[in-house]
Amino acid sequence: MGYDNITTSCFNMKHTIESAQPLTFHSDYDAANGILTYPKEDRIVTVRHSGDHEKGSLRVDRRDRKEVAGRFRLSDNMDKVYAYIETDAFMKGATARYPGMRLTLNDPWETTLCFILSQFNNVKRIRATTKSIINRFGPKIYSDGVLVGRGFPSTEVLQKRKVSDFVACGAGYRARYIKAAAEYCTENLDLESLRGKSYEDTKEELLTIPGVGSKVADCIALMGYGKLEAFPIDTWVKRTMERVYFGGRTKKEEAIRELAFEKWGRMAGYAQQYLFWHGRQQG
DNA sequence: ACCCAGGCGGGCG
DNA sequence: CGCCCGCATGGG
Repeated sequence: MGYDNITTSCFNMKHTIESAQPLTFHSDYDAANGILTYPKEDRIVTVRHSGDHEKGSLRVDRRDRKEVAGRFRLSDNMDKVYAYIETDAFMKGATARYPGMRLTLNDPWETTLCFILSQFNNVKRIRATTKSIINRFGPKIYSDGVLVGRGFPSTEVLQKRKVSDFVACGAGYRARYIKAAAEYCTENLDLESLRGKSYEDTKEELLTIPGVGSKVADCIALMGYGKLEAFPIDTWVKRTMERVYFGGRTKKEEAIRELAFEKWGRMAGYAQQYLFWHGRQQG
């Protein structure tokens, strides 16, 4: 069994894992030892991070090298990203506080399910519910004949379950959205077919999924398809934008979106992740 | 007890 | 259209 070491620069595993992205909800992270595990198709991926955010390395099974490099967007040049988005003091403060926090790139259905669950919910419970769905309905994963975990359940599998099955997982009123979205993505919309489309076209298609509105569609576009111009506006982003850039005045979502596009353009997604996480910690 | 959570869909004016 | 409200449930 061979391992690869992937060298990293400007990569902080802790901030990246913990910042309410799909990995926050379905991976296991041992922060003290820098060990991350998560399911990917028929394997449990294990990543050992050493070093710091400036210079470090990731030790992975050779078979997972591409998956891990893609998942953490290691080919993004963060110096360029920061140069692009640090257009004001607040954003400079945010990037200085969480240097090396990356956006992640995840499977579209996995992302869709996580963010349907995220609506009007808190991080802890989103995680508990996601884990419960995986543990009950995910395909078993074996290594050398030993059960080592479960994978992310497909739309086909979840579409066959009852709404009450998702209630039992703690999904609350979102249970019917999960059922409907799984049905819809099995019968009417192949999420794989959206790859390669523009941000605008991707979002338009995603909005036809039951339980997916503007914010969740932007999260899927950003973290499921890598559309970096997507700018999800949730309660924290709205609150922080109003406080920092609009003198505390209440603004409509469209006005906030316009300013974000002016300030951060094609890197708005990265700006949003820093704005969200920094703003959230500040209260 | 009370408020809030990475919002959405439906109904009303 | 735009606005407003209910929504399941657990954590702080």
